[in-house]
Amino acid sequence: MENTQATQLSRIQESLRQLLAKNVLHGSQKLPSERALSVLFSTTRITLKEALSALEIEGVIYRESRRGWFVCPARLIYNPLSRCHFHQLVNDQQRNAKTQVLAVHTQFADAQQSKLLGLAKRSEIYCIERLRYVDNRPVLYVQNCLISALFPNILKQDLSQSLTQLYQQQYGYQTLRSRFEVTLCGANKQVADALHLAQGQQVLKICRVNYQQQGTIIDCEFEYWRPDAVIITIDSHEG
Amino acid sequence: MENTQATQLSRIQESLRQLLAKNVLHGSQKLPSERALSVLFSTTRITLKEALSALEIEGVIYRESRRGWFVCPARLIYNPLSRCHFHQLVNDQQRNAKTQVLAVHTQFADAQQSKLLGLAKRSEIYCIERLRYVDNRPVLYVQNCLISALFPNILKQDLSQSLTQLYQQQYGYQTLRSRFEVTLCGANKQVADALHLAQGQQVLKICRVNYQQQGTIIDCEFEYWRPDAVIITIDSHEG
DNA sequence: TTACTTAACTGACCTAGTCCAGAGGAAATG
DNA sequence: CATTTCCTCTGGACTAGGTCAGTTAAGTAA
Repeated sequence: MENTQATQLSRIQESLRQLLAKNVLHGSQKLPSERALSVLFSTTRITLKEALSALEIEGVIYRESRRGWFVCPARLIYNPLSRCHFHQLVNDQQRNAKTQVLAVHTQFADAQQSKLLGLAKRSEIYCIERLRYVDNRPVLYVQNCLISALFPNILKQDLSQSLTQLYQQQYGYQTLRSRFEVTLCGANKQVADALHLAQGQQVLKICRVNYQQQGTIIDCEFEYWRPDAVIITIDSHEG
Repeated sequence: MENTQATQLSRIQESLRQLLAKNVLHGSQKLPSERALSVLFSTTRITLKEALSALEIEGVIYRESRRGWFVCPARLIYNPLSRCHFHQLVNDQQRNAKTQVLAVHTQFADAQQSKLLGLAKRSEIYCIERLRYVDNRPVLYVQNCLISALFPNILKQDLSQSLTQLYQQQYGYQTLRSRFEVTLCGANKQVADALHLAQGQQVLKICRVNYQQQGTIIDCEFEYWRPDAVIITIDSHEG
């Protein structure tokens, strides 16, 4: 704001911001290529890339690996404490939701999983990996880990719907309490590919453990969000 | 993990990781300079910088603007729902806390502030800007905004202590409910300087509104955390 | 002792390119 | 009509430097 001496970088950023202000047409609009922009601003691709990265940090634009740069649509307001499931949450914000089941498998719990689930190492669990879209843009990669003994035949159900709902309707488990951690980390190949990121790009990770009526654990969940796609809100009343 | 073909970047990262593994001496240890490292790995400064940035995203190292790169100490586990104040929180995790009052002033609420506080625009508020340290490292820039009418003479108190405690002991206001938002954004000059970041580097922003017994607003708070310094945890039980 | 100056060192910022691999559409092929 | 092949466009990864502006510590003068 004050004393912003017109460095090349900030000049490019300002120009891009103005360029974006005009193109308010639709979110997810594609920007010109890095090469084209570097010519337009008569600078190097490296410098231009830095300007784009800065705007990415601000949450104004986002990138898709080898696909280009796009204008950020409005963020999803996400309250991890609310019992509201994904599709309802998205619809309530006048957006379009889609869930794709990527993989489903039975495996032995690794260190992190068995710790969160309070299991002995090498206990058998079900893993459900799903990709969630908002307005056709992949924004969330989720892995649900459930203790297989508690959920007979669940892998035969339709897993593209809300799992919370499935737990309650088919098995009578209700989530009454949840604990979670929010961190930033780099995306591994699996997550990066699904979210159209480059490997190592930043994602918002939420590790969550859900407890049922009796205080016993239902499942744990690893959510990997595109950091530009979401705002997390918490209200202590809704806890 | 799988099929990570040895690209230059990943080779540097791996070497640095091993280098870090040896230097477990003390957190906050300084790395050699970018120039020295680029010679050591026989690569360019740009490439090396990218490797460092990737490790920064992973939360392994952090940078201080024009001061160098350092090994990340253990993160602070922070539960924004708990009533626990900063110094206690930090001490409970066997760390050393310090609070520095940067500025205190009376002003008219801007758009964001008056919206959060539920005030008419241009109402008078007090703003308290403070910098919090963990083990002598600045990790949190906080701005508290209070409705001046509710807090007569508060600016004359010792503001380096817990404000929550001050509210309760001097004014009888108790925080019974709080709402907050977690986002990522770029640091402005003020925040960047205080946290030893470069302007535009990423910070974790938490906007919080505190309510007292009767459900009326006590204050709102803007927290800017070094993203590498903290893990946010929430337990719905403690809400 | 205290204040000021200086000089070395640091990351931040910048130029000017090359080569590579994935994405995606168009054309050729079965 | 469906599949595959190919070619173009994209960002990702890399080289090889230079300049600029804060940080810091050592040295110097009051």
